[in-house]
Amino acid sequence: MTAKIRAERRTDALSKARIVEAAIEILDKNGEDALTFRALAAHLETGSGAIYWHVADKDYLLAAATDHIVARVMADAARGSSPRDVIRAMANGLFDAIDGHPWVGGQLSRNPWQYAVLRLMEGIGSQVQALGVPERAQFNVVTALLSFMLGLAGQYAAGARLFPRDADRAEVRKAHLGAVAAKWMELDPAEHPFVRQVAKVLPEHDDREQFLAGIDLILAGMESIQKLGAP
Amino acid sequence: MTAKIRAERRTDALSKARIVEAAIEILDKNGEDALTFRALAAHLETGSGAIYWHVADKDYLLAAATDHIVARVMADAARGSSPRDVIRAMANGLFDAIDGHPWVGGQLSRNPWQYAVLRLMEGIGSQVQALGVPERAQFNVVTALLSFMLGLAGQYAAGARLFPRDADRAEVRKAHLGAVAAKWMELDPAEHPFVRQVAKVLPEHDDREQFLAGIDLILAGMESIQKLGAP
DNA sequence: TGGATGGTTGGAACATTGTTCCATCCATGT
DNA sequence: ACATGGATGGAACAATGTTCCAACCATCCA
Repeated sequence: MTAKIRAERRTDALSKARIVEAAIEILDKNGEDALTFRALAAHLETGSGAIYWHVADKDYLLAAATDHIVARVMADAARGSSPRDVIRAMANGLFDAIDGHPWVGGQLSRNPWQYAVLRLMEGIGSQVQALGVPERAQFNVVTALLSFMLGLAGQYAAGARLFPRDADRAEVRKAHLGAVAAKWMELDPAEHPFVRQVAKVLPEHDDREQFLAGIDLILAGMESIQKLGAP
Repeated sequence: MTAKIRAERRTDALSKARIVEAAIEILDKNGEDALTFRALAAHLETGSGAIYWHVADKDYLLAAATDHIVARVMADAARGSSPRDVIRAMANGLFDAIDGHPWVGGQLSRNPWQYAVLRLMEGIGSQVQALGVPERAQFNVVTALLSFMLGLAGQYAAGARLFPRDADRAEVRKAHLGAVAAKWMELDPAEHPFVRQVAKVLPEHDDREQFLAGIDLILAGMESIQKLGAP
């Protein structure tokens, strides 16, 4: 065993990058709650103390993991033609990322001061600038887009937290939404008419479409305000 | 001591309502992290086990506390003239609630399936219906408004988590935003032009104005889409 | 009226977590 | 060869949510 450890030392040297990578593996495979320093230490065949030499604390680790994912999304989305397309590509990419790594949604919405969020803000901001929005309105428009994204990210993450890692997520998800809808249908029709109406559509609705519809809505509002202010 | 307890029994009988009330007191006075079952038990002069007789677990307790606050907001906001005004009143009320009880923001954004969120959805939904939005578009519009609200709620809550309960919040907040802005200004101008531009406005900006601006933006988008589809 | 009953209570005990501490290791430079 | 200090592994600590259980006491029945 000691020999094995010795042999591994060279190739297995601990590092922030390797730790973040392992954390992402655990998060992806077993969900948000599964990431503990003990599980991480076991996965890396070391002790928890050693991890703290490279990583300040759990918050930092989660922020680093999240940034790792978001950075790729933003880089890919940057290759678009019009500013509108880039924004929609970023939204699409973010959706894919959260779909593939549900914990990213929770982490993004929980901690808005982390670097990953700053990345999103810069990416969205530069495109909003390119759209010719007057400077004093840019902040509000970007915040609206960003908050909407983070808000929905949190919601999807909460949904995913309920059934962590299943083979046929689509099926499980639909069953779950069906159960929620059924519960909503039991509410008093006089007190909750709208929710009951939504319940009918809930199990069939497409998350991605909903996400992009929200983005388009905000962009449309932005344009209508621009037209209003221009002439 | 035993006599005292006996005497108190009658007036002090434990109940879900009294527990929720005490939880809100602790959350308001000492912040999100301060609510533990031990602190709660001490505050109620009982043991943690007794609390579990009335309350399933901490999630349930937090959801109940949140709903207690949100219910009042929605009831107050319902007294408005036009649907637009009601929506803005709800947003304003929600902002006040989060401003006064920052933990509400965190709780709302963390758990979208709790009853408080359903309340918000019903409240917003009925007004959107009243605005004459076509039924198949209602779901997306309401989700957009709701997600934006929850997203920004989470952000404000995260901000408040950094300085839990201070006498002059306004001062502390400004100092904190100033520190964030200063950090942002240190970023590479080539890589983060937009963030650096925002940093200049950050410490002075008005949260409430920003919140309502987002609502108006989405409402404007909704109207422009309506006009587009109608004629 | 007195004893049984079962809804409540209080607090000890447990499992799990993030984090700290420290004895030990080993590649490097002298 | 040997001292040094960056890295490591794992034990120990403090805090938390939750469970468990002995004791309590108002109520109901005999």
